[in-house]
Amino acid sequence: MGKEGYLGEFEQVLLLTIMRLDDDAYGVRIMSEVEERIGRRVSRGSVYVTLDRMEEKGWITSETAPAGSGRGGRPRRVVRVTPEGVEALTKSREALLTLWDGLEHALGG
Amino acid sequence: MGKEGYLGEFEQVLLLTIMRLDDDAYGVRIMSEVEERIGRRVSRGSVYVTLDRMEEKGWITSETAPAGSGRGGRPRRVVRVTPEGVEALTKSREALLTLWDGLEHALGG
DNA sequence: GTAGTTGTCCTACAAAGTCGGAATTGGGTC
DNA sequence: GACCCAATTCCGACTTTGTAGGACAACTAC
Repeated sequence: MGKEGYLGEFEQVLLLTIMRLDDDAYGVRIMSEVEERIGRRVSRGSVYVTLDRMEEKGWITSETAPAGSGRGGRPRRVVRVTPEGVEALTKSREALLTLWDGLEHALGG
Repeated sequence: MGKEGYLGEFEQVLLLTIMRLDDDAYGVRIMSEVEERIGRRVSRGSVYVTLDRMEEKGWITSETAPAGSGRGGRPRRVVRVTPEGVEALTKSREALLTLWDGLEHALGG
């Protein structure tokens, strides 16, 4: 999407979830956190490709962490939201807040 | 997108703008209202195509209104958000509010 | 009728979202 | 150290959304 680069619907969900998880933000964990927090079922694939795309766009960075404590598992790719990502999130939030203004009643708010 | 049917980013912007414009919600008017309200430039095409798709999905309905008062112009297609549309909007808002909860500070809120 | 205005529609393409199987990595067990 | 198992990421194929602007239609006023 044009140079502007608005946050996609799902991208926003992931970005917000990543911020919340902080040091613990990696693929499958993000996936289950989304499900638990807003009751939305997402597939592994959608999470990973979206992560890839957001990294390309510079909204997140990632680094490999040496696998979790418990049993096996391949190394985790832990991600983190960049300042650009936070900015996109902030703008998106402001726009939404502006659009909702005055309509809260109709939207059950 | 599966049966669930989450609101796309742009769909949400349009739906909210349509609610605000009420009886005055038709293509070009919606376009300029979005631009004025959140400073986002959108093309005619994206508005109309998105309107078509949302009507197919039952989030809005439309009816033809016999052209505006003053000068010329072809008849307007005035749209209105359906209860299903309002519901989708409400759910989306709730999810976002939940995801933002506790992160407001980081998001300039 | 010819021109100017307002508004919608169409076509084509780019970007985002979705899914589940396949492959990879490391721990445990004997 | 050969196997099996759990945890995670990666891959490929496809559907839905988002974007853009030219073409076209309807109405007013001369």
